[in-house]
Amino acid sequence: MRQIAERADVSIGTVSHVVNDTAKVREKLRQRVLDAIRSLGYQPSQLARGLRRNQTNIVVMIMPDITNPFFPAVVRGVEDVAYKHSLRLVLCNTDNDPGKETSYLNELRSYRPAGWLVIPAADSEMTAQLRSAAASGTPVVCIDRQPPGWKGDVVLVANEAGSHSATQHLLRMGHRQLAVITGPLHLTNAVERLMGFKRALAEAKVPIEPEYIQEAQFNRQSGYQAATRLLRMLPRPTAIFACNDLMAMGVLHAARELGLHCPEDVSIVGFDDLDFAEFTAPALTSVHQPGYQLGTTAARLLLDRIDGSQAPAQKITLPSELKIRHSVASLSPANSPSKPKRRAEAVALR
Amino acid sequence: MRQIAERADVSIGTVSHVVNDTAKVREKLRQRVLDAIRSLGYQPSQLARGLRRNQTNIVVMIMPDITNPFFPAVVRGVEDVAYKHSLRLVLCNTDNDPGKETSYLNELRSYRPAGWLVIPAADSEMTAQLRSAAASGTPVVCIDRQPPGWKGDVVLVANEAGSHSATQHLLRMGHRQLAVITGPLHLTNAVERLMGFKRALAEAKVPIEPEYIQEAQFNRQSGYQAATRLLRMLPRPTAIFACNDLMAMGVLHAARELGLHCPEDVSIVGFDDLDFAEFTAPALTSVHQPGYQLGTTAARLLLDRIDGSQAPAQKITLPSELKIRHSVASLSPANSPSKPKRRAEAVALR
DNA sequence: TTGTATGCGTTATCAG
DNA sequence: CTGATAACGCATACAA
Repeated sequence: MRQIAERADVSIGTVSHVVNDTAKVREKLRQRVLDAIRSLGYQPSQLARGLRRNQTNIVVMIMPDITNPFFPAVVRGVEDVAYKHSLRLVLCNTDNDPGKETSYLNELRSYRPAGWLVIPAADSEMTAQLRSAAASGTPVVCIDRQPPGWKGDVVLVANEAGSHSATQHLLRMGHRQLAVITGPLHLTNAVERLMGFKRALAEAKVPIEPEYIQEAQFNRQSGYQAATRLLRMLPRPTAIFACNDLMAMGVLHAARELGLHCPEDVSIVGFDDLDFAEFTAPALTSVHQPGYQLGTTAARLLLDRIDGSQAPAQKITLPSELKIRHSVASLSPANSPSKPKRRAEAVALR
Repeated sequence: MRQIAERADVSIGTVSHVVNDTAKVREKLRQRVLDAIRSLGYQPSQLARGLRRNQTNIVVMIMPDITNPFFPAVVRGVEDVAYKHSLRLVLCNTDNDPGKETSYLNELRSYRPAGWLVIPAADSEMTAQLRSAAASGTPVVCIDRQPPGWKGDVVLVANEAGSHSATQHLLRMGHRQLAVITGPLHLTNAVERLMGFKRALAEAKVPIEPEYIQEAQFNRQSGYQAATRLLRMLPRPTAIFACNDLMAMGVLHAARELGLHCPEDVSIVGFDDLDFAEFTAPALTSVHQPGYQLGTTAARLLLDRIDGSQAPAQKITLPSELKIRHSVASLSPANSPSKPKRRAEAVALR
């Protein structure tokens, strides 16, 4: 900076003024400074700037696991709007481990990020942490899950509604022995999806078999295990609602291993509608979640806060939508006309 | 820091010494300082520290697109070893756009990152940028692709060999009309995969039909388009080698749309072996790439450099491996016994 | 409109 | 071993 000041024959303060447009500078000087900046390839030190301003252009995103195929789209959405507003993204994987979450939160505070975006591991202690982060002046918006007691901004997906319509679909197709594989029930989205399931059953006056409710971890492995338990029960459920697609993969796997065919022997519905859902065998009926949009929405909300918005805390819920494909069979005679069609498509799939 | 110095009744310099273990401090004082730190919940300012040391604990990872399902595992690998060594990861998506790449590179330099990890968009101009970054003292390791003229550290996957074995497999199964859908040929990994394909054909003295070589963009959409072109040609290729799984999905899609069955009408081999490859219809034969390991290896290499290793530039190539599943049919009578088996499994898949 | 000077929170040098 | 103190590169209040 001193160099460019010398070169443009102005003071160092003036340089700062033209860089930040923080005071009117005579056009002539301005040009000299700009030229010097270009010719020296000057880049302001974000470190010094951040230290002085007590705020950087970093946005920290804390999430469970980028390896879960639902999250990359969310991240991408965030990154795209962040980039446009010249914010930079630092990424943290917590594995739903509150310890790692806290550790990231504490350590990265000292980078004075412009804001936090978090898909919480949903520890209640966490809420306090987040609150204190928010209290310290740095905005926080939660994504996908609402931590217990969190009163700040949050953008969610219509979990309950999506789950409800998935279950309704199963009921409409004549299923009565419905099982569900939930996510970890300390996560709000897992609870909501279970509630949608229960509500649909209650409305249809179909009893719920407690054993048919299995809790798993939103990953394929645990979905596989839960499905194996479920598929060995007597009577065997005719349909399984897996609360995310990864677990639905596990169900598919388990069914195959037990020599059961989907959808003839067991129907499956997933949640997420990951990219590959239409390419599984059979193509998976699933509740679509707008991942990318989740990211952009959250990022925009955060941007508003960074820009000083004092609006009351927002709670935005994005719609979900059931995508009907071929993993659900019709059991009721009334619907049987649809069966040949499904068959034909299943063949085409191969 | 001043607060904790006062509280522990030592100088501010001493505090720094105990925090960084940069000088012997009398145990008694040390404890007083540590206590004060704990009770005040002190976190050193990474900004000030970075400014002073001219180096932060940030590692910047620049990559094409986190949304491409091959990359999350790589990122995760990186993040895991980075986290263990208390380095933090900032993530950049370039969409293979050299402009965005350059922009990230320039802007983030001023954060004085400890190192760079880049999956290059493979612009040659980029190489210069990277070299200059490296020259400025910050280590750089390239991942997955070797930019033209890059002489620094790089960790790759055995693309040529993987591709070669995939093609050999096709040949062994009796295919002679082989088509290939390559990635963008300005990327070294795309070129290498094509070379493995060509070498296998040459070795088997099978002629290469120029039209059967289609260049696409490593995404589903372009794979779909290329496959559509391919499958309309006469004679129609009996097998298509898609140079990544995303494009293989596109091929599957195109085939289905044209009323062709895989593998009866057209065999398909992919590359990457993404998680869902075994759940597609039919399960996709694909060349496995160790994504997570790619990340950890690169990160460890970078760590060594950060720790001052002056070893000559490394070029590490991780092995790939063909995973045979059900998307390739046997055309040669000699192999026909395998056919019923495949059929049976295909049925089980549904 | 422009220049000067202070301090942001650390580390590191150098006396003591 | 410990304490002053000078940078690090910048933004900003204030003076000119």
